[in-house]
Amino acid sequence: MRGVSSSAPDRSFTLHPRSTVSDLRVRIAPSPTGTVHLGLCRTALFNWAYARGRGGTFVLRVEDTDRTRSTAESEQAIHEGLRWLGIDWDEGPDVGGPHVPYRQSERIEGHVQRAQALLDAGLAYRCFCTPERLTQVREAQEKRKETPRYDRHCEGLSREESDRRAALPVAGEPFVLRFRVPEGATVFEDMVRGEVRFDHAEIDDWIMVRRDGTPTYNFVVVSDDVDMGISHVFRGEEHLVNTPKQILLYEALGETPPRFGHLPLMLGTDRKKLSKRTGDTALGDYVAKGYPRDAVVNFLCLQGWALDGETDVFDLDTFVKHFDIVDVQKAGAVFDPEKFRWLAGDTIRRMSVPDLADAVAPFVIDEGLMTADDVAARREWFERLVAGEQERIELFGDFPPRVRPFFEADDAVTYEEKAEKNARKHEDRAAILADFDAWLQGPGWSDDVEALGAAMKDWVKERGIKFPILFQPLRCALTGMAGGRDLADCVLLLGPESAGARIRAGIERLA
RNA sequence: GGCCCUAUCGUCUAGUCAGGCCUAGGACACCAGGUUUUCAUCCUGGCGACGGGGGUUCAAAUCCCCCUAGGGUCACCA
Repeated sequence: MRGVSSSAPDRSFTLHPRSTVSDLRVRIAPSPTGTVHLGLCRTALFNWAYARGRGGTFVLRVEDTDRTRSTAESEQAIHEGLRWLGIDWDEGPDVGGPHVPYRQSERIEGHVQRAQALLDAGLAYRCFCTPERLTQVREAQEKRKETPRYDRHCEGLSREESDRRAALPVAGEPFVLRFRVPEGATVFEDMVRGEVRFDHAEIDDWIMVRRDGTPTYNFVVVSDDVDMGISHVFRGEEHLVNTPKQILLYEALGETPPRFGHLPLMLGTDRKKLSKRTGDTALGDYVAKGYPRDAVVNFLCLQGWALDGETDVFDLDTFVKHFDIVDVQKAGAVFDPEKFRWLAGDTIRRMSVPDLADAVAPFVIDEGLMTADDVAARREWFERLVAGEQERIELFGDFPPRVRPFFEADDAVTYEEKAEKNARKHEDRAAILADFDAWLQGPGWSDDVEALGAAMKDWVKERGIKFPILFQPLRCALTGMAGGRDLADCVLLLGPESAGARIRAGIERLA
């Protein structure tokens, strides 16, 4: 039993033939206002995976009824964001489908008709109360420490009286349409929370259609979900309290409510609903910083769900294969940026070098280090540059600043303080560097990293000195950085001329 | 404040439905070692939790009740 409500006097009429759609249909219904929130991404992922994992249909419907806040750009961003995550939809504003249109603003007529039918059936009523009166009532209730609630002033109006006032004079008295909430209670089985119960006494006779004739959210969602044959509704916990209103509406419409599942909220470090207050909430922010897609998906999946409790790293296919709504956590999940970053780094470490090179190239180009043509022309060199950084970066965006030394002019290298400090630890560094340079420019040179690296070590050993005595000043001269990739690799990346020039500059600098 | 939801390491979580296999497992972070030319990676080890109180039971992280704490929601927004 999904939705039960006791004492339903007259609920037998049907506006539309009872839906016979028994197949699995889930949807995501975002409002195109602003950026693509991570919470939306996770909800989309869970809905999508649920459908994909059991041969259901996944629908994208755009809830753009708030015309003043909705924008086409935002809708576009949602499409792009979801696709970026690897989510596709079988029906939607851009791909069409049997229940077209998929943009809520284009469906208003149907909703209004449905509302009218409810009015005719006596399951809704006109309310002529002015906003001023409503405010007064609410203030009085608050003064008496009562829960603010509509006092049902217009609930008892006869149909004749209601019709008369609506029709006359001239344009008629303005009104809203309210849903008549029956006595009793609504109990339903939430797929993640179990049995949830709401007493109808707690529910207002809520507004279905505004003064201006436009239907409100709770009415529109249900109306659309009915039209589209949605069988399962998985959404954020903030919607839990809307559920009884919606179930009552399904019943008034003579429809079977879908099954509901309310996902735990994603929380910020302040333990409140994730908001810009405590960090980035927009998918775009993470994309821009270079979080790999797989890491974003993986991390989002981990917010409220676990594969087996042991495995943290898995891909989308695995998620789809194993995801079930009943396994999701009930408690809110605090967003942990550290783990997110780690996951991103781990994902990068598992990429192939060519793939990583492709992923990182736009960031390099963006920073003006190379042009797209450069990257193509020097592909082999670029991949070597990338390979050396693979285990040192966590985000694609970390790459450009780390390889900057390889793009600077030889006399314009930026020296880190710590690098210089390391370089100055040894008295005879200048002489050693000079010797090394001479050797490198002559017999020591090799185009093979392994060979060159081995030869460099041998060179040090032959002199009976410790590795750092050569390598620290050398690293400082070559890159100006205290840490970093293999030095033979650095030498090869720079080439003999540049490496030599930097070593000589380093000798002078350190003198 | 009313209503609703929730409660395992600092964080994400496994275990809870079908009580014993849990002296509670994994991951991030942190700390200590090891590998390494540096940094990073990697490896090893450590730290670290069943919110509190009552029950039920031979036995409770697991079932029940109360308390406490946190969150959500109370729009002619969605």
